[in-house]
Amino acid sequence: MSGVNTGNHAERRHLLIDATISAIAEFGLSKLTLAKISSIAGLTAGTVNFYFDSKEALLLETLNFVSEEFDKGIAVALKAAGPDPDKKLAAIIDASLNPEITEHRKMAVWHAFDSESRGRADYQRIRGNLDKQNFSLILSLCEQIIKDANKQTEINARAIANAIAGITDEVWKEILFAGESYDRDDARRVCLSFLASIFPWCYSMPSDTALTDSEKQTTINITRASIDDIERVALLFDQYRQFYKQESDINL
Amino acid sequence: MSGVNTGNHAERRHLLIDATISAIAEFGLSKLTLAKISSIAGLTAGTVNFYFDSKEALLLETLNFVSEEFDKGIAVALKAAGPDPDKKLAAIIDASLNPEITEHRKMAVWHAFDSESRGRADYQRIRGNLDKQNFSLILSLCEQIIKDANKQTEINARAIANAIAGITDEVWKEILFAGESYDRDDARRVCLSFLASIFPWCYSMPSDTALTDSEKQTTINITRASIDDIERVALLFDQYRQFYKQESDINL
DNA sequence: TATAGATTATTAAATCATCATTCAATTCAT
DNA sequence: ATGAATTGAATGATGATTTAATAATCTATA
Repeated sequence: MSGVNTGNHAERRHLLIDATISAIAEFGLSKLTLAKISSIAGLTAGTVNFYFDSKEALLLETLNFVSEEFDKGIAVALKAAGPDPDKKLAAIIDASLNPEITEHRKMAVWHAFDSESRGRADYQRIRGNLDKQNFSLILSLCEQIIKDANKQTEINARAIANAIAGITDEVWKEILFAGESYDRDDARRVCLSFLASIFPWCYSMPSDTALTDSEKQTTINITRASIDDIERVALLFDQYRQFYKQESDINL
Repeated sequence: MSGVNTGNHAERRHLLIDATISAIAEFGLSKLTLAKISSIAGLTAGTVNFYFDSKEALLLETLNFVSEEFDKGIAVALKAAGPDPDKKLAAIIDASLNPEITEHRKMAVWHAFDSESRGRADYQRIRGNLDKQNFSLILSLCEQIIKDANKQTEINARAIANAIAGITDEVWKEILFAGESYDRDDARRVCLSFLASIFPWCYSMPSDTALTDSEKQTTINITRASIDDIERVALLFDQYRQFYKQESDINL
């Protein structure tokens, strides 16, 4: 059916970008060909050059699309989370596990360009910024949570932010390897357990019924000398948060 | 100087493997050619096929070399650390930042194959095992540390192990992006701060004098619209923080 | 309203470039 | 002189891009 005017230009371009995502996930950047991409899209190789200047241009637009989609996903999640930094942090974790934003196909694209980005200013501009933004965001949330709640115990916000960024990266890598079969609920529980371990005054452990055997086995009780202080502060803080909430309803 | 009998077979092979590592770091897997590799090694393309059956075989041996080197590095560090689980964990962190084991060139190789390993049983066999081994090792150390402490607050070993594996992955990714200029001492301090935050009965915070500017400098400029919310909230919160400070001076 | 262009979309084949691989010739060390 | 090491020039395959041909759809106008 050659020459069929199936849809508009933009739709066709998106079809090809999506096919590129699939092709990268399936074959990797180094084995990627226009023939493979176009065949996934149900087209022929020549057509790709009708919609994109070159293979390189298509790749760049694909990376850009995946990046922006992720960016928007986080922004939406943040907005929905409301003003509390702890809620925002939890929202970021949730977004990191949202199957639409972090489809394994897209994680594959992510990683593929990461590994090529050394010496590629164009790739770096797109990906590097996103990473930095994401980290700064997590860092600033951690700082708020720590500064606001805890005066007595040393907690290094940057170290924790690194760990949180790391744990989400880890999750993405697992998605990359495990593919569709990845157990996102389980991963979510692990992430929330982590937050509960670090910021017990903000988060509680996921419910027991959801805990796996290995989790039960390894979740045991400890007391830090400083934890009591934290709890006292947290209690105090709840009052401020109540107050703050009323204020914010007025102010925001 | 053609035909010079410069060294033995094995040495020449290693020269080429090392050149391959450099070439992958510089150009990425998808732009990798035998011409580039051999030119880095000071040889010509044809020679590569004298030492290796094919380009694929060279790549596989390169991945294998980098993997095994890492594996050995960890093993040596563990042996040197002695029996204590907390010392072992610190040793793993140190090894993860050892510039010989985690040269940026090698991190580039790592990531390059990771992103191609979907659908490549051969790559997966080499890399996948290593990741799993490393994670189980960290997990079992965390479990021991937590059990030994025998205290009162819930800490989920799996979550913490994930965070530690994540933080090292994060560090490696930063090495990948930052290249040689990466500040490993700084990263080490962040990692140890993390351990001190989680397991304060085992680790202490790195000394204040060692804190860098970047650690003291907390917030970085971010440009997304959604960040504005956070900033506004932060401002509002500063007022409560003032109030809180007075209160806490009385109460604590 | 029918229809002759004009425009857009698509293809298959042709072209051109880039490599991996092979090979015959050459050089060096023993 | 023999064999190991190396080269540079074929060889051949692969794959991006171009092109000419064709078909579908749209537009203008008789």
